[in-house]
Amino acid sequence: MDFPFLNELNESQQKAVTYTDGASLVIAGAGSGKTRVLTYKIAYLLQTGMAPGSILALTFTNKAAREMKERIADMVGINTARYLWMGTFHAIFSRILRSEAEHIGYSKNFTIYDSADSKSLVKSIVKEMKLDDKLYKHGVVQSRISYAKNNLITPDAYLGNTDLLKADNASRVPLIKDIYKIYCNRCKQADAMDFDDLLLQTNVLFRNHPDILNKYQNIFKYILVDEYQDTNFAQYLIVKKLAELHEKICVVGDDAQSIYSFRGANIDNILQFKNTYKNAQVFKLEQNYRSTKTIVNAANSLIDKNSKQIKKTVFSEKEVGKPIKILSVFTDYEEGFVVANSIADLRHSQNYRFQDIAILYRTNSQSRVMEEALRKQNTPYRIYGGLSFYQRKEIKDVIAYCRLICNPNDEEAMKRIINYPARGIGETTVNKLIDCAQLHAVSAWDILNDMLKYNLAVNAGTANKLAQFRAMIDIFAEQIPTQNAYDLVNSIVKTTGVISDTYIDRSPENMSKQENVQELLKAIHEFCEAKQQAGESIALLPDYLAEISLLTDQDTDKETDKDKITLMTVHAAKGLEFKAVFIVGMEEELFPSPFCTQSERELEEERRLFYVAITRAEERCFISYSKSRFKNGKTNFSNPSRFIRDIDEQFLDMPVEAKPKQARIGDWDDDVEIERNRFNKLAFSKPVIDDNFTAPIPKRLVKIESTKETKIPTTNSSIPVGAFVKHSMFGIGKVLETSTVDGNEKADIDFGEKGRKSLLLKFAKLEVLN
DNA sequence: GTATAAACACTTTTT
DNA sequence: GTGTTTATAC
Repeated sequence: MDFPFLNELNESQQKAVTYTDGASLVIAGAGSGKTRVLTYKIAYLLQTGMAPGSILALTFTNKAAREMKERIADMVGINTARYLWMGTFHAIFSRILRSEAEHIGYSKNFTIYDSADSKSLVKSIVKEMKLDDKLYKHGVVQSRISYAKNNLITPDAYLGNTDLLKADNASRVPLIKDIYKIYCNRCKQADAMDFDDLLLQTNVLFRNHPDILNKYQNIFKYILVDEYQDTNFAQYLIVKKLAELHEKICVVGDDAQSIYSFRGANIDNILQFKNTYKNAQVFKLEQNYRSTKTIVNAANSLIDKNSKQIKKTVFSEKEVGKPIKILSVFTDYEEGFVVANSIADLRHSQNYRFQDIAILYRTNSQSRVMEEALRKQNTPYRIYGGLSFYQRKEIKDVIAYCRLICNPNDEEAMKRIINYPARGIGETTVNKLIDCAQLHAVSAWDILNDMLKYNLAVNAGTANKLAQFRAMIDIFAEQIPTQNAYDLVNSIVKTTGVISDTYIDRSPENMSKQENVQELLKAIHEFCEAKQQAGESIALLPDYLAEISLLTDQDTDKETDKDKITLMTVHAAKGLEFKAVFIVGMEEELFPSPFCTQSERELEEERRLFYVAITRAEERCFISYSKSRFKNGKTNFSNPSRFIRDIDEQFLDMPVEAKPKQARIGDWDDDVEIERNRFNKLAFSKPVIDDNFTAPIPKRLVKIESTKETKIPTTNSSIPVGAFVKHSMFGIGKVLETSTVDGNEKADIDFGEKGRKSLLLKFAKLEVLN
C-alpha cells in the first residue's frame, strides 16, 4: 500500500506500524521513537480506510494525547483527527461513564473528586468513626482504598480477602475494610467518583451490562495504548475486554521505564502481554535516536543490574560524547552553586540555551536550593510540579461553588464553601448536618432541603442561615440551563463574595489571588468561545467542570516559559528530553528513597527511575551528590547513592580532588564571591583544613581537627558549648549545643542574623575564637 | 463561632 | 523550612 510517510521510519518501526492483523506489543527503548510509531500507526490505519471514530488511543497524560493528536492532524488533517477517540484513560472513560451513567446509578453530571477531596473525605470518616488518626493516617487509608479499587476489589470483596485483612491487621489498621465501605457509600451519596472510580466503574459497567460492552467493542475497531508498562489491573482489564472481540490492539511501552507501581501500575501487564494475547507479535525498537553512545551505554549498564526485564539491546549511532560527570559537594547549598556554575559554563562552551537544560531531582523539596542558586545568577528557570493552578485555594473555592451548584449532593464542595465566606455556619453545625445525613442515608443537601423532616437539631437562627445558603445555591442552580458558563461563574464570583477577603488590602498575595481568579474566568471564557465556534448554542457550566476536573497544571503551558531551565522531579521528566541533564541529590536516603529500600522490587523501580533520569539527556549528563543536606529542618549526612556504583565506571568522570580553580575575575557580587571561595575551599581540599586557602592563621585562632569516622560516640566535644566560633559564610556565632550523630560531631550554633545552624565539625570549617 | 498560636507532618503522583 | 491542621483563648 502507498503510505507516503513510511520512508520516515526505520525498519523495525515500519514493521511495528504496518502490522495490523492482530495484537502487537511494541517494546520501545528510551528515545527509540515510541510516539512516532504510535502516530504513524494511527495515520496508517486511517490510510487503510479505517474511520477515525473507530480508533481508540489511550495515553496517561492529557499532554501526550494532545501532542499526538496534533501530530496526526498535521499528517491527515484536523477534520479527520478530531474524530479520533484519543485521550487519557480517565478522560475517555469518564466520557463513556457520563453517557452511560444511568446504568450504574450515577447522574450524567457526577462530580469527580480529586485527591484532596478524597483526603478530606477519608479524614472525616476516620474522625466520625472515632479512630486514632495517628494509626489511620489519611495517606495509608487512601493508598489502601486506591489499591483495592485498582485491583477491582469492591468493599464486599475486601471483606472476603483474607490476605488484605491480614495485612491490615498486621499494620494495626484492621478497620480499613469499614472505612473503605463507608468511603464508597459517601461518594455514591455525593454523586461523586474519585479518579480510581473512573476505571473501577467502567469495569462495573462492562461487567454488568454485556450489551453496553458489546456496543463499545464494535465502536472501537482498533485500540492503541501508550506507556503500557504503567497500566494497572483495572486498566488492563478494560483494554482486554474491549479488545476481546477483534484482538486488534497495539500496546507500546518500555518495561525499563516503569516507575509508577506505587500508584498501582503492574509491570506484569507488559511482561505477560504474550500470555494475554496468544498470537501477539512483538516488535522491539532498540535504536536510540536521542542520546550519545556514552549515555545510552551508561544507562544500559545501570539497568542491567535489574533482574526483572524484557531482554533488549538499546544502542545509539550517535557520537560517543562526553562521559557522565559526577559532582561531589559538601552541602546542598553548594550543590546548587556548582550546578548553576556548570550551567553557565555549558552555555558559554556549548552555546546551549536555557531550554536545553534540565535539573532533575527525586523530591520536590530539593527544588528550593536549586532555585536560590539560579536566582543568584539571574538564570531563568521554570519549576514544574508543586501547587498547580487548580489546587490554589482561591481557584478551589470558586470551583467548589460551581461544583455544588451543578451537583448539590457534592459533600466535599459543600464543606468547603458552606461557611466561606463566613456566614455563621460553624463546625458543629456542619458536623450535625453530616451526621444527620449519614443517619438517614441521604446527602447533606437532602437534609438542607427539608430540615424539619429529618429533625436536624439546630436552633432557629442557624436553621435560618442554612436555609439562606440553600436558597442561594438554588438560585444559581436554576440558571444553569439558560446561562453560559462564563456569565454564571462571573455572577457567582461577584455575588457570593468568594474572593472578597482578597480586597481588604493590596498585598502581593491578594493581588495574585485576584489575578488567578481572573485567569480562571478567562479560561472559562475561552471554553465558551470554543464551544460556540464548534456550533453549540450555549456552553454550560457542567460541561466546563467535566472538562477541567481531569486537567493538571502541565496542560497550561505559557509562552513566557520558553527559554528557561527546567526544574522537575524525575517522575515528571518521563517522556521529555534535554541536551544537558543535571541529576541532583544522588545520595543514599534520598535516591533511592528510604521508603523504597525494603524490598528488591521497590529498589528495582528506583533504579528504573534513575535510568529514566539518565536517558533524558541527549549530550551531557551530570550527577551530583552532597555529603550533607538540610532536610525537614535538620542537617543530615549522607553517602553517595549505591546507584552510582551500578554504572560502569568507564562512562563516568569521577571527581578528582584537584587543585583549586583559578579564581575568575568577573562580575560576581560579593555574596557569590564568598560562596565560590567557600566552595573551592571545601570541594577541592581533601583535608578539612587546608592551609593553602586559609590566610595565615592568627595565633588566637585554634583549628578544629576533623574527627575521622569515629564509631565510638564521644561525649566530650572538641568544641566547647558557649564558645564563639567563626564560619566562612555565616560569620561569628555562639555554640549552643554539641552532640554526636553516627560518630560525627555536630554543633548547633547561633549565628545571630544568619540564624541557627546545625553543622558537622567534620565538614564545617570552624575556627574557635579564644 | 471566630481569631490566634502552637503543633504537626513531610516520597514519587500521568488522572 | 513550609504549609496545614489542631488546640486554645476570646
